[in-house]
Amino acid sequence: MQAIAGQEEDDDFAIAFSGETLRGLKFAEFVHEVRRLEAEHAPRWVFPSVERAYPALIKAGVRVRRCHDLALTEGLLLAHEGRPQESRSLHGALARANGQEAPADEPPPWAEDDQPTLFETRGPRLPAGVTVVEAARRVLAEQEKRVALAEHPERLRLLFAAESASALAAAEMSADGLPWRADLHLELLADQLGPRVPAGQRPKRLVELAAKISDAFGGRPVNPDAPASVVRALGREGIEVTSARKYLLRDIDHPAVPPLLEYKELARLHSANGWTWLDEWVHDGRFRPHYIVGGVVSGRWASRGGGALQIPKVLRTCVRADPGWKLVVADAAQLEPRVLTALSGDRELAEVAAATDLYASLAEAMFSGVRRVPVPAWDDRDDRDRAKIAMLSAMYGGTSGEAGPLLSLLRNRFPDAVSYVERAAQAGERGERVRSRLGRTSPAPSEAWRALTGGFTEDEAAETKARQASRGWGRFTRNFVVQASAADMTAVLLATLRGKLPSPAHLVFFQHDEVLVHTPAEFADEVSQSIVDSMAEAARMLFGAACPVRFPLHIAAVDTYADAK
DNA sequence: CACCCTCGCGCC
DNA sequence: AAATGGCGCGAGGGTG
Repeated sequence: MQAIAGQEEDDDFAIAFSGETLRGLKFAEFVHEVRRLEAEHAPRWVFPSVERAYPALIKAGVRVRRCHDLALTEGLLLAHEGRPQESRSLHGALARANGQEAPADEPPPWAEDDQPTLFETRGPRLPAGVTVVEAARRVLAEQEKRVALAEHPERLRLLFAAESASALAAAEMSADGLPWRADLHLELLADQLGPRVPAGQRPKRLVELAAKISDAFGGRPVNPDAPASVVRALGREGIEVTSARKYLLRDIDHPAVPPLLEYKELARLHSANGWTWLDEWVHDGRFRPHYIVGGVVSGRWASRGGGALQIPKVLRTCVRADPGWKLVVADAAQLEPRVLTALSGDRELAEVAAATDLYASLAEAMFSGVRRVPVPAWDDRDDRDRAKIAMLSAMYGGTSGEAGPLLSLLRNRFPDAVSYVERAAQAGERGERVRSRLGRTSPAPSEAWRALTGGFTEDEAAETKARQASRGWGRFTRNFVVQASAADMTAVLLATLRGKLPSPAHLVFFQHDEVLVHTPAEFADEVSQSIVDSMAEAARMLFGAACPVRFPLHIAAVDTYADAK
C-alpha cells in the first residue's frame, strides 16, 4: 500500500491513498490522517522530502514505518545518470519529467536564515493547477521508468528503500537526541581549563600555558593560536619547520614544545566543545544535531552544526544512558576491507576475513613464510600494522614510505581484491565514473580537470600537473567504490534495524560504521541481537546468501559511550 | 563590516 | 622524492 503526502500551498496539505485524495487539509487534520492511515495500513509514505516534512510530523507525535523520499532518490538517480548537479526537488523533477528546464534548487532547510514554518513553503512553486499529489505521482512514475533502464534496477530499489528509511531515522535521532550529561561535561571543562570564562576569553589554564610558551621562547610574546607565530618563534631559535602541526612539533627537542602540545589539545577542547558548544547544542540532557543523509559524495552522512560526527573521545564519558536504561554501542569491525573483499569476490581474502581481527589475520597471510630480513626501519612496527598499511594503501591509494612494497606484497597474495580497486582508480584517471554495489555513482571530474588532463603537451611541468590531477582523481574513485559500498551497507543496516527495535528502544546516534541505541536495560540483549541480525541481513541483501565474507560487530551494552571499546 | 581562504585537528 | 580517501568546525588573517 502506498500513500502520498505533501503540502499543497501555504497551510493546506493533501494525502492520496487507495484511490482517494484528501485535499485542503489543515495541519492538525493532516497529522490526524497520517496517524490513522499509519495505524490501519502502514503504507509506504511518499514524501517530496523527508528532511523537510518529517520533523514537523515527529513534533506532532506521529512516526511512520516506511517511506519513499522523492528528493533523496532523485539525487541518487541523477548521480547514476551522470547529472548530479540538477535539481532534486519535486518541482525540479516534475519539470524534467515534462521535458522542461528544471528551476534551480532552493537552499536546503539547514542553510536557511530563519525558521521554516511547518513544512517548506518557500522556493519555487509547482506550476499553477498542479497539485502536490499529482506532481509526486508523476515523478514517482518517471523514477520507476528510469530505474528500469539501469543495469541493476533491483539494487537501486534496495538503495532507495534504505536511503529513505535512513532519512526517517536521521530525523528521529535529531528529535530524540543523544543522551548527554551536561553536568559531567561542565566538570570536565572546569577540571581541564579552569573556571568558566566569557566567550572570546582564554581560560586560566590556557593563559598559564601561553605564558610558559612565551617564557620558553625567551619572553617574546608568541600566540599559540596562530601557527605562523609559532613557526616564526621556532625559526628564531634556529629550528626550521614548514608548519606548526602537531606531528612535526612532536619530534622537536625544545622546552616550548611540551606546553605547546598541551595548549593545542586544550584549546581544541575549548573552541570545539567548550562552554559555548554546550550552551548551544545540549538542552534537557540531549545533544540534538542535524544530520544530512547522503550529505557526502560517497553517500556517507554529514552533519551541520555541533560537529556531531566528530565527538572527541575524551567527551564520550558525557554520553550516558538514563537511569534504568543502557546504551547499546555497535561498530562494524574493519568494515571497509570486508566490503572490498565481498565486492571483489576474492575468496582468499574472504578466508582471511573470517577472523574477527582482520588485520592480524591478514598479517599472518602476508608475512608467514616470508623470511624476515632484519631491516631497521621494520623493527619498530609489528606485522599487523604493516598489513593494515598495505590494506589502507590499497583502499586509499597510498604509495609513500613503505606502503609501496607492502601493497605489492598484498597484490601478489590477493590479486582479485587489489585489482578491483586498481581498476576503479584507472577508471577515475580516465575521467570515468564508478559505482558502489547498490549504484551510488561518483561525479564526473570538472571541466578544469578535463582541460588539465586532456591535452597533449611537451611542457614537462604541465605534464607533471596533468599526471598529478589524474592520479588524484584515481585515488578518489578508488576509495569511492569501497566507501560508498560501505555506506550502502550501513544504510541497509540502519533501515533494517530501525524496523526491528523493540519499543521504546530507539536509535540515538549513527556514525559511518557505528550505531548507538538507547534502550531500557531489560531489552539490551534483544537490541544487541537485533543489530547482529540486521547486519547479517544487510550482508545478504547486498552480496547474496552465498557470500562467504563475515561482517563481525563489536557490541557492548554500557552506561556510558566511553566504556564501549 | 562581511566574506573567503588556509591551517590545524577532531572523527570515520 | 613523492602523491593515502571522506568530512565539519573554529581561529587567524587577508580582502573588498
